[in-house]
Amino acid sequence: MKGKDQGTEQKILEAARKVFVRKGFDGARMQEIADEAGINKALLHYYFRSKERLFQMIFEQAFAQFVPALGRILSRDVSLEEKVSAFIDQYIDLLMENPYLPSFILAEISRDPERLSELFLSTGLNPMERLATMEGQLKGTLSERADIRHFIINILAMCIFPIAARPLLQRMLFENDHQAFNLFLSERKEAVKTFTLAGMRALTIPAPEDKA
Amino acid sequence: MKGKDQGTEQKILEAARKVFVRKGFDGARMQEIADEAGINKALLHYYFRSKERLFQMIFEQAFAQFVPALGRILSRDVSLEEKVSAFIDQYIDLLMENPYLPSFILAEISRDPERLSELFLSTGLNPMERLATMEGQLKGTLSERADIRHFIINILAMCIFPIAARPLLQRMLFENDHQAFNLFLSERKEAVKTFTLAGMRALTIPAPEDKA
DNA sequence: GTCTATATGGCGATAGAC
DNA sequence: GTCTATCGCCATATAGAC
Repeated sequence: MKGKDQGTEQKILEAARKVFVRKGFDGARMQEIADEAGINKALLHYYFRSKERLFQMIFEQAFAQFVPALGRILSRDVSLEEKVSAFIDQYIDLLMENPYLPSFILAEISRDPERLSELFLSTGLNPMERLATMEGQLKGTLSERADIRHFIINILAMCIFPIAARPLLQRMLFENDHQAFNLFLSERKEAVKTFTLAGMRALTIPAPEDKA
Repeated sequence: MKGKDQGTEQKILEAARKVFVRKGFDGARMQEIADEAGINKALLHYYFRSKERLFQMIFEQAFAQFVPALGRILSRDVSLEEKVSAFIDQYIDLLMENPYLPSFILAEISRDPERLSELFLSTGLNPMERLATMEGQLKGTLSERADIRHFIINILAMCIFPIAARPLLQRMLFENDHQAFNLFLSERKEAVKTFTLAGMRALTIPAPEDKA
């Protein structure tokens, strides 16, 4: 079903994804993408008119993978602690399978934030709606001080940062032992959950009288 | 004392830093650096032989700013909670003044991890030593589950990530209001401290009998 | 040390045969 | 749809006058 007989267009997209995510827009070469796809450079321009347009496809796809995975997990109908727990497990797994994704997204949005405008307009994506679900659960649960946005960013940060900074952390803290770092990341799911839930509970205000 | 009469070399380094940190190695143009420094392109090659060598200077300097600030704060002789507190305050301030630093470092180390090897060799930098200080204070304070490395990475993550992902977060959570996000980052110092210390205390194992 | 002018190569993109 | 050949540009780097 897969393998050699995927259309040329698909082969190009896969190759482009590999190269762009690894090297960034400026570092990527059309020739390298062509080689990776096993086709000729001119075909790239036949299917996608320019490097810029090909990149846009890849970026949108990568972005969709990086961001709204969040929403899907958060809108499931379970308790808040379960949501947090599930999100951490799944998101760290996702990122371990796509180790270059975080630094790619972060670099590209820093260097050309305008891409985001186009993306938000074209997809009509509105993350605030998704957060509303969660917000409902949080109100009256966390104290005033624990702004929901801080809480969300804390979790995202603890999941994403170790992958984005992997080359540095692996070298500084693990004597560049690749396997040891993988083990560490697996442990990390539990560590982040424990840490987060502890912080959460400490900041919890027992719902005032609850029902009264 | 400063202003126009800093040597040409220094002017170049400043200009190069601005451009490289903003655009990355691949995106930077020698012409742009020359313009920024108010000199001619050929002079760049006179002072630094190649783009690669000029970049190395900038990268080392940026890296030194990004990383070992950690060590300086951590080795001060105060309680652990004070260290954590001081670190968060100062590090978030540092990053707010250098907003492009995180995504620059993260992108460059991902795309060419070999740079790190050279850096570690040339500076003889050994971050593990610095951590030893902290480790002493942590042993017997946090439970087994709270591996020190997880703890450190959590704090780094919560400080660095919101700056690195700023364009995204500002748009998604703050309707792209620059000022509102700055305010949020200031609040964030307290939020991260509260969250971290709460998590820390929750994981604290009361030193067994303390003195006995 | 600083400039202008130029060499040299590589890149994105297109023309045109099959 | 896919290829080969090539155009036109721009980037790094160097030569050489002042």
